[in-house]
Amino acid sequence: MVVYAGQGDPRRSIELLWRGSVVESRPGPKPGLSVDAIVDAGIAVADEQGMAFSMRAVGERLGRTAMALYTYVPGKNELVDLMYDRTMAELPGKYSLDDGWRPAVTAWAHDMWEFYGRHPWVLQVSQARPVLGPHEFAVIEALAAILVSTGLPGRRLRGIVGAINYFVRGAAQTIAEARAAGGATGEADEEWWYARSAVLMELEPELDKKFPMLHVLENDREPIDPSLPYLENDALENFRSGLGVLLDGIEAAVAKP
Amino acid sequence: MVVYAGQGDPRRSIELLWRGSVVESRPGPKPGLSVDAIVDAGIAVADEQGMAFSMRAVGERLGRTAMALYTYVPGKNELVDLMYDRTMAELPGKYSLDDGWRPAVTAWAHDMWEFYGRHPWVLQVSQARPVLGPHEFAVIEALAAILVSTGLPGRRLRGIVGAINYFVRGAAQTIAEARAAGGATGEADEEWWYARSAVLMELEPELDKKFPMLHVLENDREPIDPSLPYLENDALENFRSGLGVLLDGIEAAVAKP
DNA sequence: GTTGATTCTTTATGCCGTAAAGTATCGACC
DNA sequence: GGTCGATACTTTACGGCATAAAGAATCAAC
Repeated sequence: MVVYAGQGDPRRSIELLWRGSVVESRPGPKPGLSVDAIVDAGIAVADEQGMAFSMRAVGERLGRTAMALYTYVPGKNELVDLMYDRTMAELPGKYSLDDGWRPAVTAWAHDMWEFYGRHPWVLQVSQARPVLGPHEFAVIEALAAILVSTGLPGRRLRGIVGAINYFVRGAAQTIAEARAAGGATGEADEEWWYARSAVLMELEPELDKKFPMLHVLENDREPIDPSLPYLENDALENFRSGLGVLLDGIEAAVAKP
Repeated sequence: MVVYAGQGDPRRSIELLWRGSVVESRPGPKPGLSVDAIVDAGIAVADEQGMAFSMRAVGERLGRTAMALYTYVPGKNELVDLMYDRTMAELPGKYSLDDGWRPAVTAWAHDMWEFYGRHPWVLQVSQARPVLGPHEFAVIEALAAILVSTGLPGRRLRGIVGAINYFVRGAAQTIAEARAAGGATGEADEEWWYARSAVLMELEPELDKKFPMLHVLENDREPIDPSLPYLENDALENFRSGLGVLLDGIEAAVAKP
């Protein structure tokens, strides 16, 4: 069970995101915390517990109560907005175009893939109402810069940027959720699938006959890397191969006007 | 704020999903509810309130307390599993291949797009740990059946199925979340963007210069349909155009071995 | 008529985000 | 140097959530 945001008060979120922290001499006790420290703690907690982290947990990590955070941050939604943008700072702002756009887009996609693997909770933050923080801008700018080099018009590129983004997010989400579910129950992935399939086969032995085309898809497997869990093999294979198809589509768009 | 599931107890979810309801004569009061009625009520509530619906709300709609539901359903997670599979029954199980695979995939994608529009909470159910219900199987089977007709091997098709699925989900999610956020605050989309942009421009007037490639993407707009809100125009245009790119990629894969 | 299984309600527990009120600490001014 | 008021932080409290536990009402089978 997970919560998502991206819905903080626009003004306050954006001010916190873009305004440099102004330090003045003020009456009262010295601040023991800072927005930055809280955001860092929030990220650490969310990396461990997912988006269902609590304000109490973030406070505890800083040796404070949950309410202490409200001195610095208007609420949990705004904190998530800040955490979201902060993590994006990990990503490169620029990719080399020396070998053309295709390797650059591939690199961007793989960076995103690994990024979502490190911070799966980010996938729960709404895309529709973007936080509009500087680092999020930079990430999309990096992809846009690559794609503009294809010479395609902005009109075409918006759909392409969307498609790449959706694809990477979707692929990452699938594996992130699988990891989270496995981690939560302590079950390895194989066990989970095994338990599920066993019950299914017991209740519906004719499954392969009822869904023959799925059967076709599920066979024809390549030898898998035994050092990785079953699901990671599958996910990575599907990610690479799906991305290849998408890039072929872009190539076709570039080739014909 | 939204909750997602797909993590119910495997055995109990799958039994409920696949086992026909067995009716026996039993002591005790006659059941006033049924699993089916509860699932229907759950869907109705989730369609209105999103995944953050409460067991209380579902019970209330049936004239019962929240706890009454636990007689029929082990918990909220399992209920969501059932709701998820039930809604999928709305979708066609077969698409005509008379005009080839491309119009068929397009039809499948548009059906999914509209389906997610009707039931946006479905997008919050984990894909990684599929519920494995009969109707979910049927939906993927329908897509698989179309794609198998391309003659591509299962190995290639898995990535393609994933890519299409991720893309459609991602595109639908973006617009679903935007609608939800607008509905929650009562703000129309334009207002929301306006408020956000105004603050942003005030704090960072040089935005276009800092992110010039994004600026390129955002201009070059087609005339929009004034009967639709701004965001729906954009989302639908991006969906169609992104899907086209993806299908071009599949076409390329089909053309060369 | 009694027993025991079953449906449903009531009550209670322990989470959550956060509002409100209280306490301690300090800079600025008299 | 003493007071005032702003600030940092804690305590307490509220209404929400899923759901465990216990009790009340209902009915088939003996």
